[in-house]
Formats: sequence, C-alpha cells, structure tokens
Amino acid sequence: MSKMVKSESSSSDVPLSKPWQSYQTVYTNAKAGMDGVEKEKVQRIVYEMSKGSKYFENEERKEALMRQRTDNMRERLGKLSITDIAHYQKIAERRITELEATRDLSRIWLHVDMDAFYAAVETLSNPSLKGKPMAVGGMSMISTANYEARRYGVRAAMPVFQRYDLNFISASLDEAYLDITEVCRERDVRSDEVAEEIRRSVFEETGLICSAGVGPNRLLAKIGGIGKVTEHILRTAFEIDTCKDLLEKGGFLCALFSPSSADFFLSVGLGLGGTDTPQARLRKSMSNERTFSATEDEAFLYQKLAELSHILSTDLQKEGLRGRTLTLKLKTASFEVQTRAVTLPKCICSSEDILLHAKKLLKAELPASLRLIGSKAV
DNA sequence: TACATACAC
DNA sequence: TATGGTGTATGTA
Repeated sequence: MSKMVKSESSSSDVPLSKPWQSYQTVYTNAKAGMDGVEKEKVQRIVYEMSKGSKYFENEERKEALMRQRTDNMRERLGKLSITDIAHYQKIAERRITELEATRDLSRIWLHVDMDAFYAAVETLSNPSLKGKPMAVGGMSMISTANYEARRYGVRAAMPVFQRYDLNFISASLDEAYLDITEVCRERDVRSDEVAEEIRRSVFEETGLICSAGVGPNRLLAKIGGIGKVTEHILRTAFEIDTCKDLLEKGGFLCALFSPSSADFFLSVGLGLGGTDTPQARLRKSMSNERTFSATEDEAFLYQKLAELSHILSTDLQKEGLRGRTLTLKLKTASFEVQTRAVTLPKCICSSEDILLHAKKLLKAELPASLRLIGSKAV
C-alpha cells in the first residue's frame, strides 16, 4: 500500500524529555483516516512498551548509524573549498538545464490506488464484515499478500484499466499507472473527469473503492521518491527541505554524491520521472525467508533451511527459472542482518542443489543465535 | 563478485 | 516477551 502521508521525521535534536518522538518510523500511525487518533499518546505508549527489547536496541543502533552518516556528510561538506563549491555549482546548473530540457508535459498519467485493499477483499468474500471495524493480519501482525489477494490484486480492475490504457502498469497488488493522454484527447475530456469515471467503473464492476491522482508523469501522479534515511541526511546535513532547496543546493549534492545519485535528486527537484512506457521487466531474483523465535539449535536451523530450500526450488521451477548465485540471509537474535553468497559454475534449481550450497553457507556461520533464515537465487 | 543499505509495497 | 516478506537498485571494496 502506498503511504501518501510522510512522517514528519525529527530532523535533528529531539528534546530528551520526549524520547519517543524520535521513533517516528517504527511507531507512526500516520495513515489516511486516522486524524482523530491522539498521535503523540499512541507513540508514547508504544515506546514505553517497547524500550529495552532487543528489537528496540537494534533500532537505536540503526539510528546511531544514520547519525554517523549524517555527521560524515557534514564533515565532507565543511571540507569543500570555495573553488570546489563554485566548480560543482556550475556542474549542477548545467545538469539542471539538461534535465529540464527533457521535461515532457505532454503526457497525462493517472495513478490508481485501491483503498484498504486487503480489508476490502476480505469484506467482498465475507459480506457480514461490512461496516465493522477490522484489521487484516498476516503472520504475526502485518498483512502479507496471501494467494487469494495475489490472484485478485489490481487484476480485478484490469478490464476497466484496459479500456483506458491497454499498456497500463500494475505497480503492485493494489496500485496501477495509466497513461490516459489519448483518452483525454480523443474524447475531449479533462483528466479529472476520466479519473472520476474510472473510480466509478471500478466500484461498479468490482465493488472496490480506489483513489486516483493525475500528473504529467508517474512521479507527480503519485508523489514520492525519497526515503527516511535520505530525507534525514538531506535535511540535517544540507538543510534541504523542499524541491526548491534540492535545486538551489544542487552544487553540494553534485560534490558529495555519485553522479547518478545527484541526478536522481535534481530530477526529483524538477518533478521529473516516469514519462516513459517501460516494457514489462523480467524477474531478476527469487527469495524467501522465515522469522522464528531466536535459537541456537542447529538441528532446528538446518530443518528451517531445508524447508526454505524446498519452497524456493518449487517456486523457481513453477516459473521455469534457475539461479547461479545463492544467497543466505541471516538475522541474529540482536536483529542484525547478514548475507552470505556463493556464485556457482552452473545454474541450479533443484531443492537438493540449493540445500547443499545453503548448508555450506550456514555451517560457516554457526554457532549463532538466529531469528530468521532466508534464501535467494539470482 | 560479495556484501550491506536503502527503499517500496 | 514481542515487530513481515519479496524484490530492486546502488555504493563500496
């Protein structure tokens, strides 16, 4: 599900008297339709209940890492000479002009997002739930896509979408992008009218409610792009809070980030992104992982690994795929994630082959107290 | 190539 | 006492 609401992550120093305020990502309740909830109160209660847990300590470790990255960036920033700054400012200006020249405002993109998708699917198959408060949970607490949902997904609304854009892009189970340029021109209707029409048709034909946003490209149709860590670095090290800032401080970005990262930031600043019509890309990897209560029991760990290898093998064969690099993923009792990989002379897909190599990788890491094992084929 | 991170959903 | 699963991209060594 897409989150249109960004958490207002604490940019720098949080008063010590309110430590829970720095844990926005984990304990946020910033979801549409939750305006009436006392945000700070919820945050404080969850914080009180969680502090001291191993998970929490790991979150603190990650926060410290993020601060370190920010400090490091600040330091590099401080070391730039006047000449450097002038040099990179020129580079940024040139790049901004080049990027701006590629701006294409001729297309009209529509982003469709199913509202409360899992709950809606559940209600359709069990109408007695209608109007009742409901939460959909998967394994443990967060909803995961079960096979029913996967089969369903945006596919339910596909016939509608196809009437407007034969090549519409399904971005995930509950999101799709439609290029409605031609429809608007041929029928001489405004994009917001088309959006409304699609919303109504989807509801009439599937019973699902969706939101739709319009823009000249997919980035703007949806709004998004920068994650929590990047946002923190941009805000605190560069004092970049807005798209305008991204452009004005482009010189610093060009100086301290790789050309491709700098390009990405400048494009976001210009509101560029997603005007192309990508051909359906092929899958590049397949993976699976399981969480369990932390244990050092080697028999148990090897058993889990065998199960995962078997599942991965069946999934690979179902799609007729094979992999040449096998990656083992581990999460320790203290929530640190590790990956170990081997690249083989030949592609494999049988559960025996996968298990054989996965076992070798695991063996090298034992003894260890683990709470998750995963396997991936690329 | 191997590994870690970040990100999206 | 307790916090998911799957996939992609990218930086770095």
